Amino acid sequence: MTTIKDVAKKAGVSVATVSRFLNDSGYVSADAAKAVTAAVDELKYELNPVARSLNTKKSNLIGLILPDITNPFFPELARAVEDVALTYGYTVVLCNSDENPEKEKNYIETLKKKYIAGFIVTSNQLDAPHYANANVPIVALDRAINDKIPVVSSNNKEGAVIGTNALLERGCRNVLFLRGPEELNPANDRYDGFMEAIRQSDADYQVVTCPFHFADSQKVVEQALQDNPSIDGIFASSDVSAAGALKAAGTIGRQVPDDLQIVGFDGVAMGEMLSPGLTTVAQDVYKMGAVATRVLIKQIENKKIEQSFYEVPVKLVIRGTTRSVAE
Amino acid sequence: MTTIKDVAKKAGVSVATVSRFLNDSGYVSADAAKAVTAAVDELKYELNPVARSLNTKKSNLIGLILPDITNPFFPELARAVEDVALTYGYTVVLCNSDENPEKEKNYIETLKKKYIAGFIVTSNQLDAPHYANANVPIVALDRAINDKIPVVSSNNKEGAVIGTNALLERGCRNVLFLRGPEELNPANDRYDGFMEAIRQSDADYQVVTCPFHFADSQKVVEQALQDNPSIDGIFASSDVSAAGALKAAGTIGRQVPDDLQIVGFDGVAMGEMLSPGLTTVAQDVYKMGAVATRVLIKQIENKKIEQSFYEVPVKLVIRGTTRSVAE
DNA sequence: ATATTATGTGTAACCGGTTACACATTGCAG
DNA sequence: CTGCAATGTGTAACCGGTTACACATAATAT
Repeated sequence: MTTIKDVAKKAGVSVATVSRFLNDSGYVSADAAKAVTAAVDELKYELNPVARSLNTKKSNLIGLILPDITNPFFPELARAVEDVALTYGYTVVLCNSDENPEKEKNYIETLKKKYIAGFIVTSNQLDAPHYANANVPIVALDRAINDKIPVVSSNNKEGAVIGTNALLERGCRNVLFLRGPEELNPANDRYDGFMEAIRQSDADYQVVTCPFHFADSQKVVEQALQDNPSIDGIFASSDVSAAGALKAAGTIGRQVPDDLQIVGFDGVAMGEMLSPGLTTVAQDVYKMGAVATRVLIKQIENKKIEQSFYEVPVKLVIRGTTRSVAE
Repeated sequence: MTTIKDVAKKAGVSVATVSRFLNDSGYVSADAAKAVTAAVDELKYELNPVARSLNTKKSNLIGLILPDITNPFFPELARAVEDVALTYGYTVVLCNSDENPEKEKNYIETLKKKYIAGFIVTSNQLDAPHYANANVPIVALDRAINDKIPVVSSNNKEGAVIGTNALLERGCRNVLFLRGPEELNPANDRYDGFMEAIRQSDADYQVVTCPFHFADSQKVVEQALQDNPSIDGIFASSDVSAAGALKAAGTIGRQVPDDLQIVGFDGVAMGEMLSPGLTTVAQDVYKMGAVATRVLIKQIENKKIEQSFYEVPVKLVIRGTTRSVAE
């Protein structure tokens, strides 16, 4: 392995000069620069990042902390993070937290010892003070930790308004809202959006809380549909719940979309594969990940961050679980 | 930050003794051991992994190279890898290769500079010689690189036999096999399994090659079904393709499972959410990941590896796209 | 002409560990 | 009693970089 000393010798300068040249720090004459470039080329020198880290107490590792990569929301996020990290020369460490604050803390401590450059955090159980005191750049997704930590989030409330109106415009008079867990910020924003939209109409509605789980949602919806046959629209605050609702509708013998319309929230790939295809309020998850990563890298590189709150727009994707709009 | 020197001073011994104690290398007297333990405790000393890496040229990073975490097969794999890595004190670096050999090479080079401990590789385009010469522990998934590199794989051929027989036993007389890309090893094994099973029956069959993509599969199946209405069973070599087939069946007006039965391969979560639920040959993806990681860590820690080929069993999951077996 | 300042470079300390080697001791065999 | 192996410990070199500081020279200001 060729080291900076080899390069220095070959170029006929000191290691300090080589280092200064490579890091573009301090003065280096044109002659020296040329000699070093040549030596680097010839020896195919590549800097050892570990040795550098030991000195600078920095690395180009980014930690991505998320509850569970298995949850269909996260792979795309991870993909986005990895893509932009790669362009900027960073490497992504995957951390599944299971929403467990102990695990999160543990990752933070472990990775800080490796001089991790920063974290992107998606979590709802997160131990806010711990993050606040982590003393390392952080960007949060969907959840404010404190006002120093930038947040990127979908426009959940507006998305819920759009989703609700989609049902209303298509003639729904009694809509069931599948509310997500109350600990989840985004779920609450969606609830607010739903309430705002539904109150501006004269439609009936009811709200049921259920976790973002397929089987649970299916059960809950079956029950609700049996108890109240006049429900003619369901707005689920996640696609997985919507899938559960769709299945429940099938089981009970309700025709979607003729007899019952369904709108989901998230825009995961699965929505397309259902029959009928799921109409949904799609988040631009990739964009969220990309924005979060860029903001994080800006922070890492001490560039100014213009805002501390980034909202990514949301889009209604119409598929088969809703009818066409009555004019 | 407390260093090994602080500990040495506090314990009244030299850094060498501390290091020997911490690494359980060389001789350390009981007295010294006690003093060091106490000092470590008191100072809350934690070893700096970067400094250690610089010396030992080893780290506890594991690289997970896969085509695209967004592909529903991989999150669960990643999860398994991360879980077992964590128990053994390793950290996982996520690498999306897009099946691009250049990207793969690049990751390998970049991470080797960080003294990565080893790689788990899932790829079909992989540059075999490059891996073979990487000079770092590797475990491959689903694809043999050379006989020195252990492989873990599902029992694809047997799975295909089971899946095919599931259709045959349920009365299918004309089955369409959706063959995956020919570059993919597992896809070919599945093809072999299908052929073996179908030839032992007197059923008609046809084979169509199509990528593991929803929309493509849907299109291909629509066409096939229109061209040949006597098809009464479809065996798709991936669940995503099966989902496409199911959708196509719906579009064309075929009743599943009464009129047409479908079996997929993979066992991704989505299968359950479809209506009817997808009968499929489920791989134990989590187990594959876990096995691969354990084998890798054994390699890393220079323990003997018993075998170089690990086959994870596969299981038929019966849901709604197949009928009950006629007695 | 002299004082500053900007430019350019090398030496050596340092980051926080590991480990080769030298130097004790102690125990036991011959 | 001597010799050699086993046990125990410290000093200092080393891993491969970065950077403070000292020093030298050229350019500019006064």
